[in-house]
Amino acid sequence: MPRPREYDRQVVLDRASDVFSRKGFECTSMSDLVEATGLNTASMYKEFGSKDGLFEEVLGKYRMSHIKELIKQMEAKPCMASLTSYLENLREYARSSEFQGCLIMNNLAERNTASDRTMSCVSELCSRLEELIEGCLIQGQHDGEFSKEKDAKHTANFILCFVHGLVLYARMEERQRNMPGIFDQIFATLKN
Amino acid sequence: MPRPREYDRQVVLDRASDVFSRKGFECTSMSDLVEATGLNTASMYKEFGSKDGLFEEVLGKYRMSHIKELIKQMEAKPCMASLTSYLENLREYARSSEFQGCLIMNNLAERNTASDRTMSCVSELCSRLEELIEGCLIQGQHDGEFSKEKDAKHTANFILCFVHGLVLYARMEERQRNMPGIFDQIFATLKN
DNA sequence: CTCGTTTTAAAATGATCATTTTATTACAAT
DNA sequence: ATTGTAATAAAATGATCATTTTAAAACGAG
Repeated sequence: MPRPREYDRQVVLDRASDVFSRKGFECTSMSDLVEATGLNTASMYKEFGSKDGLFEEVLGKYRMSHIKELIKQMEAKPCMASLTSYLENLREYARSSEFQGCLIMNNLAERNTASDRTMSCVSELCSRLEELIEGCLIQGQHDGEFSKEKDAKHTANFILCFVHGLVLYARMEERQRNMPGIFDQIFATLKN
Repeated sequence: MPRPREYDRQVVLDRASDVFSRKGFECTSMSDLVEATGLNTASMYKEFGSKDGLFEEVLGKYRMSHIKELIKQMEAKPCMASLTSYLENLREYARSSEFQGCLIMNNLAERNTASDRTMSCVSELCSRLEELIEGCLIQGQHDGEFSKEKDAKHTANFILCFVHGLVLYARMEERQRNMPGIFDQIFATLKN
């Protein structure tokens, strides 16, 4: 009997995700979200409770969406090939003109984080990625594709740190051209 | 004949720098600055014009203050030893509990930057650092301390990217313990 | 048709913040 | 002491924003 809603929850989340990715949490106002999603303020609050709530949901559903497949691959088949293809894809993405980091990294970079919950969510995702990378390296050592002389844990820490760096590095003009050369270095550290 | 000011400009800049470093530009309110510096709002505006103006001045005078000496060393004597001691100091700093990035990197990480002027100031400083690093590497190649097989420019890009990464990486709990292992990796890439 | 429910549309609230203004105070030169 | 100048202190302004409220509109079930 109620009036049917005019919006599609998934579409709203998609569009909100776009805006948050592009502008970050703090710089995205509810007005921006209202404009981008098409639904009105009241419905926004009825549906998601608050700006924080909306962001948390976006973060939960769209975590690292553009590299989701690659993460899955590292999960399903931890090995050097999976890690390499993750990094290769990241290189292509970072080189593209529309690269503006991702929801996760940009949220980490902001000082004003949505909530403690989102912060620990970000932190967990990073830890998880770090573990996946380490898993790939350890398997690589078993397969004889990554030197046993090297410390898998330290190398994984290093790679994650490097991935964080990309976001800030690419934020400056003209830096995206340097991506191939930069990635050559990280690939070199993975060579025997 | 006027009433003498009760504040010391240098002290004010020092304290403002502290607050900005700790909280970032956006999260630092004029109230925070008034509280931290001890002088009042009106004097603040008379002296610096605006929050942006104050920040710009802080950025100009205190650029990378904690590593200023090391930057100078790389400038005065570009060589592998200078680069190494820069990185070693950065490692110790990043490992310390009070590490919260620096004014430059944190400003780069924020989406809400003070002004276009500060943004290009940050960008210039980073380019400058990158050039210094490259200079050290090139000298290292002349001195036979860094392989001529390697690309000095790419390596410098890589190191800067890595340095950016440190700021975000260390923003998560417990990560600072990993610094020694992480730096081992970067030192390894500098070995022949 | 009409009632109940829920969405919309739009204005209102209340908080925070940068910035300005007003009024007062302190000091030094006359 | 008086006066001029500039520094203070504190309240006011105006903007932006998240969030709430109020009122109008849409639709389905009875």
